Amino acid sequence: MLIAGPTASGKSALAMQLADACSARGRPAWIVNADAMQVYDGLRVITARPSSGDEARLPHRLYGHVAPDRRYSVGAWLSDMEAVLRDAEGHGACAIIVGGTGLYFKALTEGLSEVPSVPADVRRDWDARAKITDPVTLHTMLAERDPETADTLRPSDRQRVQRALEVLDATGAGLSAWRRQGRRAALLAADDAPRIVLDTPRPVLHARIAARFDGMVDSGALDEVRALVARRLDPALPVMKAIGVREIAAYLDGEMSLESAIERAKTETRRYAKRQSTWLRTQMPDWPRVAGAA
RNA sequence: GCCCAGGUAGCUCAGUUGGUAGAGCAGCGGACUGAAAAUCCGCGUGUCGGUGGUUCGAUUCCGCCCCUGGGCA
Repeated sequence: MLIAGPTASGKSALAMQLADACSARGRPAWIVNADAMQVYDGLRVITARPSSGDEARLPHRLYGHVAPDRRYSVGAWLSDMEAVLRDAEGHGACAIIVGGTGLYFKALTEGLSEVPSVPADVRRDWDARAKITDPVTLHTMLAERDPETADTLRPSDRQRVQRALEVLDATGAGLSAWRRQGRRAALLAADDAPRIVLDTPRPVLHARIAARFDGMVDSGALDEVRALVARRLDPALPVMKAIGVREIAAYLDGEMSLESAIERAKTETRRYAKRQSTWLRTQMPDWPRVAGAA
């Protein structure tokens, strides 16, 4: 079973209900994470991960299994997912895959091109180069070697332009060539598992986001971020981009009042939920909608 | 009570020598193949506090009133 939906739409609660329904019919239920931030260890509160109580009650997979100083990715998640699905099958368990990362669901159900992974030093190299090179120059460099990919990207989309250059550099071939080669087959075919998108009215979502963030602050979000900041990780790492981390870190540094940090984080969460809704609406239009939290 | 400053978009504010107005943020729509809670693109949503006057025409000028902040009593 696949459950997608924007943040704070009530996915996890629904997943637990479905899990209970599954257990009631005598099959073990596993909750499997499809959220790009909840995979990281150490950010349970700020990423709204299921509580340790919930995680103890039922098997949860792919939650907090990645060290915060690592870079995770769709590809890594697909590989992990492949193992989890095999494992679940072996146990006769029903896997309830729940999360808000549309790209992960898309890769799971539609497959992903086989592109070799880019070595960390190549990435570091381009991080440094991108910092001192203007976007148009980077885009032109890409256009000279992989015009097809360059055509699909705006110079201002620095992250994707950089990624395309990294692949070129690491593999000698462009992203367009790799994508033409075909893709790894989808792990789940259309009729392998029911799939739903939780559809929660925007105003309800906004209210839930605000209440949830206040709850996070009450349940130790500040300490969590303090501990993360103390590790002095590379600010470019994905964990450092979790919503709430930058805002709370700014408060802890005395750059912002707690009140503004909280407001700022809520705003960022609303913007994120909007991007998720757009993805779910336009990229997964055939997934049935189910009314979410009221 | 008197004096001063202000009242323009959801918020903070700019502006119109009289021709019904525009920035940032918020918000809304969109793109999306290994960073996706990322990255990027587009869109102004308005009784210009109210009311009377001057004027072909008032958000703009004048009178009165209301509200907010500061000062003097």
